[in-house]
Amino acid sequence: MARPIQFERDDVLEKAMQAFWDKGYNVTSMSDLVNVTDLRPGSIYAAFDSKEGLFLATLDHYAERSVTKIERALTETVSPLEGIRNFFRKLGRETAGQHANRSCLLVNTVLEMARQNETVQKRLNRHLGTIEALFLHALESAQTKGELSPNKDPKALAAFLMTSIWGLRVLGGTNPAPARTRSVINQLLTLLE
Amino acid sequence: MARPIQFERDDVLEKAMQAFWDKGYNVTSMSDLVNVTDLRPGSIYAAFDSKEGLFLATLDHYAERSVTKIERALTETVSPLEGIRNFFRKLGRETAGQHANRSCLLVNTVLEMARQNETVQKRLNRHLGTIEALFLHALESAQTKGELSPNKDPKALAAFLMTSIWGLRVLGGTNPAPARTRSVINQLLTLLE
DNA sequence: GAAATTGTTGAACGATTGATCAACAATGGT
DNA sequence: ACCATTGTTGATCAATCGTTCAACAATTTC
Repeated sequence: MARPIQFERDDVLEKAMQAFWDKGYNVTSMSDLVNVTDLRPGSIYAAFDSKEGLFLATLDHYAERSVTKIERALTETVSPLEGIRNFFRKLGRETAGQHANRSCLLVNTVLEMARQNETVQKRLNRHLGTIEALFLHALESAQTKGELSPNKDPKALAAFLMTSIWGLRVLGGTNPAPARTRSVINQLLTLLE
Repeated sequence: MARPIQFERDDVLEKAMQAFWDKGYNVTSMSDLVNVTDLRPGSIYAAFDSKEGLFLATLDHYAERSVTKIERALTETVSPLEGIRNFFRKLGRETAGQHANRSCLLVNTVLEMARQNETVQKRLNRHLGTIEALFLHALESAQTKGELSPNKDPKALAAFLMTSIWGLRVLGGTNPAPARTRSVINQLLTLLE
């Protein structure tokens, strides 16, 4: 062995994530990252290879956090359908809250980088797929429990819900009135009935 | 009078638009813009003040194009509701086509810049509002003609459709299978029934 | 406690960024 | 024909970008 690493990896990832989330990949400079993480360039490069490497690690960190949050929202109630409604109501409140306007790091990245960076695109699709699977599972178990009509297609609905989340994230970027966000959510939730 | 301007403003805007659309605001450099427009920096700054000024002019140009396209799609048929379905089917085909993956300049910009640049945010909201008004008008006239149930709320539906467009644009960024896009569109269109 | 190994530091690298400007070109007015 | 005015050009600006690296620090092994 030799000199041990001095920083907490998760701590650094959390701080870098906030920076990327705030400003996007391109606008966040290494000097920004040095400031927020309190690491020197050399340490960052030793640990993450490059700015892109740090960003990919950050994406993973964000996805982990998100999956946990969504899983919790979906299983807070006994009813899977109510869980989904729960999730969207929370999302609506976030969109209107003080930290509004931040959209979602994954969605931001789809539009900012995915087209130009295959590595990022693949990583994103993996994470988004994981999240979609959570909704699919909830929809299927809703159907099993008889909450969701048997003639509905859970896969199609899961894809639709994902698209709706993305749309709501963009909506958040337009600084909408809370009532507007609620209205949109009410509309899309009627598809589950 | 003095020396006349040598370039076609619309031609320059179209070329700059393609550049910004391809790569986003931040990644598109002045040197990129000099290359695609075939103007020298001085001419660009004389005509548009700054990179941001050129971008704002580009947004206006894009919005103009979009409004025309959407207006045409919505009025291609006698039935306003069929016009809306028309629009979404076209959007679905674009998402899968060769120029797919480009999303929409306005949507890209919402997530890339709006939060950090109030001027851009306001301009965007104006353009998006114009587009939403087109859908609202189509929905209202559908209701007048009896195509849309009187107990539906055109304003709520218009907001929902806008959010759906945005979601579909993000979906496009994930390089989806055409069937997936079609499925999502079918789902969201059922809200008009 | 010396050697080997790995982490940390901060200055520095060349490249590129958005923007400026003096010199020059082209027009209309007189 | 000359002047006033405005457009164009291309070199150039300081600032910042992502990245590297030699010097130094901290740890384990023997």
